[in-house]
Amino acid sequence: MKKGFVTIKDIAWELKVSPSTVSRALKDHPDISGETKRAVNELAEKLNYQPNAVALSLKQQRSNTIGIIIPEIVHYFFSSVISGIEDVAYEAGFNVIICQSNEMANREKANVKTLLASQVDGILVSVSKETKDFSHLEKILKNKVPLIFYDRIVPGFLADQVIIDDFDAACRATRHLVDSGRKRIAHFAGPQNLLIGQQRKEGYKKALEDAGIHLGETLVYNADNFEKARLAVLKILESGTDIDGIFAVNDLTAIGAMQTLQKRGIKIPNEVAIVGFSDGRFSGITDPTLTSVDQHGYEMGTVATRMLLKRILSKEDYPCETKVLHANLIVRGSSQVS
Amino acid sequence: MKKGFVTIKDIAWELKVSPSTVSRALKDHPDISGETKRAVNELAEKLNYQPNAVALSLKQQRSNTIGIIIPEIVHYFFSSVISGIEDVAYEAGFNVIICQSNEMANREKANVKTLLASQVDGILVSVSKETKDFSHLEKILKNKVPLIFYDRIVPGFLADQVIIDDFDAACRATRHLVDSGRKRIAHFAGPQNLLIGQQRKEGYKKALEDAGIHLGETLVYNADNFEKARLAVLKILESGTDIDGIFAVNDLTAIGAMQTLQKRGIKIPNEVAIVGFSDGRFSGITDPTLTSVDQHGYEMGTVATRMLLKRILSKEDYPCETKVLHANLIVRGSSQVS
DNA sequence: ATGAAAGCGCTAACAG
DNA sequence: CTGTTAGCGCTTTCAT
Repeated sequence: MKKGFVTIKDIAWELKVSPSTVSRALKDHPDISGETKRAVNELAEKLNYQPNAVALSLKQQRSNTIGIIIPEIVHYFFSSVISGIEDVAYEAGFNVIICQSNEMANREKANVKTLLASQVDGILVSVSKETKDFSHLEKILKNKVPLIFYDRIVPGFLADQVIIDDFDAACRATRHLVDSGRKRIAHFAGPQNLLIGQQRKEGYKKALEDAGIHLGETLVYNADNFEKARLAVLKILESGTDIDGIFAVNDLTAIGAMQTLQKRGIKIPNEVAIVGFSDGRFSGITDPTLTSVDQHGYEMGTVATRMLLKRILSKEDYPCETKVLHANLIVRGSSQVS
Repeated sequence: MKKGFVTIKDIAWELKVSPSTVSRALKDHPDISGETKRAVNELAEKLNYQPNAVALSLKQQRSNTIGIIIPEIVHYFFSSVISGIEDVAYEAGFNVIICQSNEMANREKANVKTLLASQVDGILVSVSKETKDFSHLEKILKNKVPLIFYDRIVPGFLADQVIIDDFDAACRATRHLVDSGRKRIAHFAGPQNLLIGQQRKEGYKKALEDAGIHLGETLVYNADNFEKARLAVLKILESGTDIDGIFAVNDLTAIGAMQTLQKRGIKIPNEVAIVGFSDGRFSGITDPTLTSVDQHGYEMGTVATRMLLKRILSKEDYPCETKVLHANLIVRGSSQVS
């Protein structure tokens, strides 16, 4: 950006034509003679001309950039969502600016500000665990910038969204445990202010009810990470609570539970069967391997981005859409007595 | 970006002052009366004015954006590098554009083009496994855009770089195995066109030589992922090769080896001790837990970004710098007979 | 087939 | 203290 940069003017000067001609020649405009085109393109190549995307953005009122707000990039699920987003975006000639909220509401606010200032053409958001006030998100829409929620949506917020059917997936995961003969199935639940946390719990409860197992919330524990799972298991063991299955809100929680049980000599899956909810590459490398729900992060990224691009490129307004992605239960060793 | 956006002109118009006055008032310029300042800021607030970063970039010839080229975001190591980069960058008021090469050389080329077009003020690169031609990277420097290599550098390329001392870390990792009495230690090596692959192998050989164990490359296997590790172990077992330790180029390889050995009834660490090289959150969740080198991805990101910002903000040129980060060996269950 | 001019939003001399 | 002007790099009418 310093000075080394060759501009259209430089080329025009050197060729003794006008900047407009160069601009047109570069984009293969029909009005320009083949002669001129060749000369221009040749020189551009030789001078290593790089079009200035910033100038273009300013002119076109369109930055060809989309913004992503993501809770934490280090989670496998989220980074695979990003991969999906990037692939579709670059395919369509769009750049991507990624902002991490690090699960903090005010960081998320700052992210919105940054992205708006950068004049992004659209924003993909997965809200942080902490976010309770949504005025910054409304500001996005107020500025007529298309907004798509992925994975972590805000219920009742009028915007496109793509989610996975957490309720259904949780239901099937739990049913799988029921079907393998488990009766006292615990749920290690996530925060209930996140739809995801709610849905997975509700799916769990539904599956039990359907099976005629009436536990209510007696075996629901607040645990959504490795350490909390360890503590929850200890609590269960110390209180002498009888369980024969666990459905955990995510994989790390499932693994924490599994390890803690194993350390106490409890056999997995024979004594306690475990099902996680995929958020990592972990499922294949535990012993036993972990039964889990495949969240299809990459696919979610591609779907969300396509929805966003559609919004950006469409002239007229149309009603909000919600896409629900199906999540598969992948049965592995932790729930299957061989 | 569409139309809803309020500009400095709108404010000026409404207040019947000139755009320059508004611009100055907004940045608290001393020449402007407190009166005007208040009025401007008030209205700006009310109209929800967002400064247009694109226009600013064009004007200032400085985008306040840095570009990252990263092989694959889904690896824990790389995503933690990104976290480190983002934190430092945002702290300094810089945005971040992330591009994935997906380990493909031509994708990396395209990334460079994109970033240059976006007028980024500097670029952080970790080269793809496939990259053999470096002309696109030279183009960066030719355009006077500062370039910093992190982790995967190009030997002999004149640019700042931050790496970890792979040789030393590999050496210490291997020595750890030697110290615990292992004599026939295998190395599961990465691609030798990457410095990292070379260094880790050399470190391994050095440690063995130092200990008077002369194996040469007889126990070096080409294996740098889960599946290749499995195959390599099978080969070892079938050929009846005797080993009592493995130093693997990364964790997933180590885990692949560990599992395959375990499936054949071989006890870890008693019969074979294993050390990995950290690239994930995996080390804590295997059984036994995995001894590994901590790569400090986050720290690498912060250090690299600080080097870059220094380059960007400094007026004069100065010689290239190389920062070598120390990596700690974290001893866990896979190498320690309890 | 090509050029001249205006303008995207903002800032920074240079005037008053 | 405030306004005028010019210009960042590019595209795009409107002329010629």
